[in-house]
Amino acid sequence: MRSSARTSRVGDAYSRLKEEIRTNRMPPGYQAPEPEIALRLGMSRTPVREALIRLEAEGLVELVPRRGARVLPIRPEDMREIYEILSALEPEAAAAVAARGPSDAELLPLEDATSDMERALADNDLDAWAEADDRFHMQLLDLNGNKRLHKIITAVLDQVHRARIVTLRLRALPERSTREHRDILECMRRGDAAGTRDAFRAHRERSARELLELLETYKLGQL
Amino acid sequence: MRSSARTSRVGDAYSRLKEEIRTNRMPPGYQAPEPEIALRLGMSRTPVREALIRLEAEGLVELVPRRGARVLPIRPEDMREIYEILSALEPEAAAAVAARGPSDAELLPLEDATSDMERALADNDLDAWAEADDRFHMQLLDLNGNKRLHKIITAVLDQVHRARIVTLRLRALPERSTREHRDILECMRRGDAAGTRDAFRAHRERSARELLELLETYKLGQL
DNA sequence: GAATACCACAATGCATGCATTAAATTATTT
DNA sequence: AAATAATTTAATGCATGCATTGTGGTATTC
Repeated sequence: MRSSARTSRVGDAYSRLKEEIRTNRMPPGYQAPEPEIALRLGMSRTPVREALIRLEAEGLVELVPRRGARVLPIRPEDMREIYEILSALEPEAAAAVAARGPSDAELLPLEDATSDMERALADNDLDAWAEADDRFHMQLLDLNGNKRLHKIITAVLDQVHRARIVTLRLRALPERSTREHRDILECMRRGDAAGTRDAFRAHRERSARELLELLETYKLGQL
Repeated sequence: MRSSARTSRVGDAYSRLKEEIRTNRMPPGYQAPEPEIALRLGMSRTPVREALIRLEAEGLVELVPRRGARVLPIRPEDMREIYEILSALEPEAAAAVAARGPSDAELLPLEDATSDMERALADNDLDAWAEADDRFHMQLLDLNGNKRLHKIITAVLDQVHRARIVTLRLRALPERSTREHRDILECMRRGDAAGTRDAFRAHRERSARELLELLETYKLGQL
């Protein structure tokens, strides 16, 4: 599903819209009728409509009958739901990888992502940090190999991405988070499935708490 | 997403096709071009296409460029993926419900489903048993309340449903499975989150093993 | 001025048309 | 007969047309 059919108009509309939503260029709450989007993308309504249906299925937009497509807001309630799912799935996914005793070569992408996070933190480069963080979680899904799990988690992580763009600069440097990634990686290298699971779960539960606090503190409820 | 807009053609096409797939009247591997489906449903290609896109997003069909829509097969590999997801999500969902100490009134639908399973088993009525089993899992999702989780799990359970239609009569009576549901329910009633989680996980892991064995034994690989 | 009724506008839901192009079929060559 | 080439067929991807219907704005009434 990753940036599909660049050649077809539907695929093009899909990936362009998705990217605009993911990066908050089309922010939560943004709303536009089909003809307007079609005009902007330089195509007819048909492919736009089909792309919007896909995006709706992924939970990124809502198609309101006479008002057009609306980019879904990110309410604390939504984030609670999302983190509940992540907290259940990611630790298991990581534990499964750990359990089969991955080679260092396999773990290299995770190692790279982790050290990139550490470096970005030292450089105070939050964007690089966020990119490396995303990469860590994605690489883990690749290692795990479960395609359906991959699809579910990426969809959910897209949502987290949107929220984080806003919150990333509202809080202290993510030192703890970076350390936790290192911990998880070491557990996996050791082949310690239970440890991996626990470490990952702790990581997710803490980040959920932090995010929710930020959303409340800054009243980003209606985001 | 449950049987949406019965009034619109897309909604109609969606729910009709979905039901045919779920019940294997359109069996795994079944393939048909859009015009044919449109003819059968008595509408133009447009709403059919939109419905198919939704079904594709849910992982029920695949849209092959010049060949039409194909109902996805159920390979053992797919079932492994699916049960991995279920084993991670459902136990947590149930544990969350248990943790908040649900009232008997809340648990009533689960109690009903469970006793219906027990009764159906005694009556040797496999269809009633399967229906009650489905109901148990659905009611649990309602109790849990996480809408995203609900959507994810129902989509996955639809797949399991398709496989079970085939395997239900290939094995001994599901006595063990019925007992496990009772166990899970009792843990929840007791407010025992950890026990609920463990019991549910054991249930899912056992059913995964059984299903996979059946698929192998009967060479239902290409189903 | 507020409330109601009317009207014009516009977005959607669906049908239809059409160019493109893959697949299938037939014809041709060796 | 096998392999290749030519032709036909048909499905898709997209654009467009149109009836329906909700919405906002304007006019009318009290």
